[in-house]
Amino acid sequence: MPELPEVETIKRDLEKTVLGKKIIEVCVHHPAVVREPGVGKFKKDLTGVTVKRILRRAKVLILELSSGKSLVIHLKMTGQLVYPGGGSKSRVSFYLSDGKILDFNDQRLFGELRVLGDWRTLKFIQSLGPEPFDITLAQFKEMISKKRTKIKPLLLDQTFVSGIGNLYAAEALFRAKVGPERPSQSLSGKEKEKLFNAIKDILEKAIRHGGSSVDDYVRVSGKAGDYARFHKVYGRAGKPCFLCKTQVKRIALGGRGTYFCSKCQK
DNA sequence: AATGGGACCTGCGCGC
DNA sequence: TGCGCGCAGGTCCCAT
Repeated sequence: MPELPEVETIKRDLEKTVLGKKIIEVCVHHPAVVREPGVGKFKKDLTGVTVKRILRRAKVLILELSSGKSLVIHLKMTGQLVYPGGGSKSRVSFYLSDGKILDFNDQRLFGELRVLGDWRTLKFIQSLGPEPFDITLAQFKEMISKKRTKIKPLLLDQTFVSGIGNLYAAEALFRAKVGPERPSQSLSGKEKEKLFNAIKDILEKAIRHGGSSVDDYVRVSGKAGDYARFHKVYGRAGKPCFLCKTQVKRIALGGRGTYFCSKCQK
């Protein structure tokens, strides 16, 4: 589900709602989402601890706890954190010291909850490439030049650059007017620059608007994010391009739906 | 090294 | 109304 802007939005929402609160009790309604340690230890590790700090790495949320351990959450496709919760869709419920509940919902059960002594040791986190905000244009250009893969799947490769998902990859390529199947190293200097700026602008603006609510994503309050109204190509197959009126295309690339305008994006 | 396919799951919307 | 199919924002694993 959520990409960098959505996870950042949830992080900020959590800072306003659950930061500093104590977890009184944890109820695991569906054990599949608890990946580490076992359910029993997971509940024990979380009971009676306070949420001290909330971090985000790419699409991963990290709640640092007073015990020194961390609750690491990957929402994957359909994960949600909702407060105040208590809903019937909850997979895991966190009962907090304010008498309210933080729900972890996840229709498809791809989500992953872990309690770790040190979140930095998680293999997935160690494998992450830099976030777009953490590199310079010169670095981005150099990174891209070394790759021969199609540019769109490359943007989705979290070990290359982290935080971008299917939706924002499509939007950034449209803004940069670059076709999704272009070999990465074929991009001109100007195109790399436009793409880099497009990625950062779009991610920033999406954060300002609380993310894109398509399908399942909601903010911690349960309300929708507001960025979907700015989408130019994502989910618009068959509809006219806002720039040239050509029908937006959808192709499959690396198994993912890929939306683009074949006239505007070369 | 890179790419493609399938897997993990559930539920929605569509066409027939 | 009901059924089957394709689709879904993420990531991993295997085969080629």
